[in-house]
Amino acid sequence: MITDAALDVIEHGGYDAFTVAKLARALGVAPSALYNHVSSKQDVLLWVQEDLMTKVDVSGFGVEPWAVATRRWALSYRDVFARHAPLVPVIAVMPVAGAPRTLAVYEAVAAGFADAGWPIETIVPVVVALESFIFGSALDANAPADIFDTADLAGGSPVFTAAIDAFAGSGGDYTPDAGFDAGLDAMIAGLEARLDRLRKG
Amino acid sequence: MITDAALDVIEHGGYDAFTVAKLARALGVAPSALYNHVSSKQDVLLWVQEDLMTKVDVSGFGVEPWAVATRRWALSYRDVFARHAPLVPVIAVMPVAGAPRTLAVYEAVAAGFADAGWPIETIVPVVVALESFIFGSALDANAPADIFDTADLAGGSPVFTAAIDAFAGSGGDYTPDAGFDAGLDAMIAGLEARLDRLRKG
DNA sequence: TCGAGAAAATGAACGACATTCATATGTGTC
DNA sequence: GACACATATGAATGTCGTTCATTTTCTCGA
Repeated sequence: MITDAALDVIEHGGYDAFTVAKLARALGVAPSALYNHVSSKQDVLLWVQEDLMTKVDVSGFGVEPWAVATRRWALSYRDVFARHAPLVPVIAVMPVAGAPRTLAVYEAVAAGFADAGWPIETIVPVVVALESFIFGSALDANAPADIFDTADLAGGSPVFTAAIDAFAGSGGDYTPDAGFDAGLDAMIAGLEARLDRLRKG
Repeated sequence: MITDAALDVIEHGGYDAFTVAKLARALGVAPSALYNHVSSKQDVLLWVQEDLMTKVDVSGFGVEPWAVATRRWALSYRDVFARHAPLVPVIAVMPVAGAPRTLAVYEAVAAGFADAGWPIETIVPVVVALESFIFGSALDANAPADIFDTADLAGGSPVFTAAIDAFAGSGGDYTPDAGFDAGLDAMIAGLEARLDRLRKG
């Protein structure tokens, strides 16, 4: 209920608009009344984050090959939090205790990894690595299209400027998706090579 | 000058303590006087970010093999911003125009990549991919040691809980470094495989 | 049906914060 | 000596999250 109203406010005006006063108004209530149900604004943000976790797609694990399931998970994970970038720094350091839906996602992922042959003690660091990449990419997805305009400093950075031009020329404007795709391909390829070695060793 | 004072305040009390009033006091000046030199607090944060960029190690590019130089760059990049996590969401979307030191880092990196044989149009997405991973890892580095305590929900997540235990058992407490190392190894391995293919094709 | 007690709502107030503004003070130049 | 300019200042503003004493509403057992 409160979580739904919070999501409404956020979707309507972004995180800048997500203020206690606005949330209260969306609920038809005075701001102070909120504190009978919530101990802080931060609390509400955690509820929102938990809610978003249900939109992360773990359906591939256990049914598709590891690389396919992992790619699907990573794509949906990034898409969800690219639209909620201000939550990323919160999630990245949030304990899973008291976050059952987040934990459920981790369980599905861990089970999928174990099924695929990852030794149990390797799962946590590998998942953390993928998550770090996903979080960083979710932030990057909000970069403006002109983030790499070198402008008047172009003369001092010939190679980089050429790289920007070549990239833009080959595919139009800058879109962060190219970076995400390149990174996801590389990381999954690197991890799969390691998994192959582990299976044989 | 202002930048130095800002870094002092931040290093002393963290980003919560970095307030206009504190910054002014550190400079021996009234808060309002600051606005004769600065157009907003955000401005100062950008200066700080620029300053931090000089601590990123690009010395390997052009002299060491690509993988070695890239690893050194990534390690120092993450270390710098792990201690300045609140800046990460700012950097991730900050245009390089007007940030000469940031641009200088990009130039060194791009030149190193080009030297190593990366086709010019592939450089931007690959650098973005690595950066995304680095930013995410910098955030993750600030996670509390008990972030993966499943606590009373352990029964519902047997595989993940086992993975946590196995990981903790094999190396003591949770440290984000394991995730960073795993991801960096995988990504560099994946990228190097692609580079080999590009060189031959 | 009544009344006690819990739960929920309210407006006023607080303290922290970034920022603005009218005003003052100093500094160097013609 | 006067003028322009940069810089400093305290008071004031508006926004925000949060607290609190008080009142209203709801629930439920006698």
